Amino acid sequence: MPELPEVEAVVRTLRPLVQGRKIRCVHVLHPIATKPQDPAQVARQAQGRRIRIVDRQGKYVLLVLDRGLLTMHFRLDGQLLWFSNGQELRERANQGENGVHVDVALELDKGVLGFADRRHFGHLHLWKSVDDCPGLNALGIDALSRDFTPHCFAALLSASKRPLKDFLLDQSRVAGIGNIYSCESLWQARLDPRRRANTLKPREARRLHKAIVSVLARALECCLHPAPNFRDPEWWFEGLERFLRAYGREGRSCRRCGEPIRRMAQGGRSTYWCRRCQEWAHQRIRTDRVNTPATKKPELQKKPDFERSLARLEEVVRRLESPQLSLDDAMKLFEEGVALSRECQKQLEEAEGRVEILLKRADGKLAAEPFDPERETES
DNA sequence: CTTTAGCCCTGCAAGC
DNA sequence: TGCTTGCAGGGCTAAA
Repeated sequence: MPELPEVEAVVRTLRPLVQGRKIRCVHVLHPIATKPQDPAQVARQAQGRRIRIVDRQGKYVLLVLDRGLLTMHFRLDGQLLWFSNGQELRERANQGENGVHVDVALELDKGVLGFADRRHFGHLHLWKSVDDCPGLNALGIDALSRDFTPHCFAALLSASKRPLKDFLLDQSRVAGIGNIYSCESLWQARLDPRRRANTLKPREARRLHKAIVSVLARALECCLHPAPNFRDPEWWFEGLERFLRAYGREGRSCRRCGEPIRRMAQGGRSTYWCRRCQEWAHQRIRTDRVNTPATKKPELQKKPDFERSLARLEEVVRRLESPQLSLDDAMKLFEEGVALSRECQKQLEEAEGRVEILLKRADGKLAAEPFDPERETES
């Protein structure tokens, strides 16, 4: 289920591998992958072309050729594979039990890029230009682009009566958000997935925008460490389960309030959400009360991020000790390690600062307003 | 114009 | 045990 962060991580890993390379030959091993385009025609037109740019729009991967354009969409579980050469491809691709499933292979002047999707939901297409690809033309504003501002997002919201969940999944409005990250963003913003988009108040729209941007950015970081590995067909994005707060957590307790996460059908898809944090009726009652005491301390919210940083730091240190590490890779790891170390230090200091404030308050005025951890996700 | 239902396809889980 | 059935998933297309 690659969504925008996964596709972005794939594109960033793919770029240095294929950008500037020439397509020697195209093997369409499963013609269904180019449907409804004629596989022979796709192969003929891509052959001999050079890959100028590797890009992403929404969940589409774009290989801009010196003439024409290749698009790939992974849908549910499409993936990319890398083979050293044509011989390795022939030995490993679709060879019975221990073979690797490959739908289309682009044999380059160095290496072979494979596109694979066992379920054949994913597609690879060839177009004369961007304008000829209906899927690309229909895309709305990319959720990772600079143009995705709180202002423009609010305008889009106010133009739709659809439930928030359906709205977020609509690629023609905001491109790149799928089922996982729509659930995560709505959980983070504490908004009811059933609420109609145009009923959000300006501050709620800003909160949702901020949640989307932050959820996608954190997911992208997660997808880049470790980076996608096209050489291993079994490889998949790791650590996402630890990252998820709502999606796929039916029955398990909400990380914010402890209420069991629920699952409901919306537009034929599963929506995971917390009834206590996200239900509109509850929120109205809560905002009516003036001084609702915060139920959870901020340390609890920070903890998973801190632990993740620390775990990653340990991993970086472990890798630095590996003997077969190139100087270049070692420098990159070292830099990442220093940044992580600073981040962890900062979080520790912040936590200490909070403890101090609490102690002073205990000594001083009793009526001091409680620290609201939820304010962190607002404004 | 907007919104919705059905379809594509395979792997896996549940039910018989 | 082995079979059938049903469901999940993203996005396109046709219909409402």
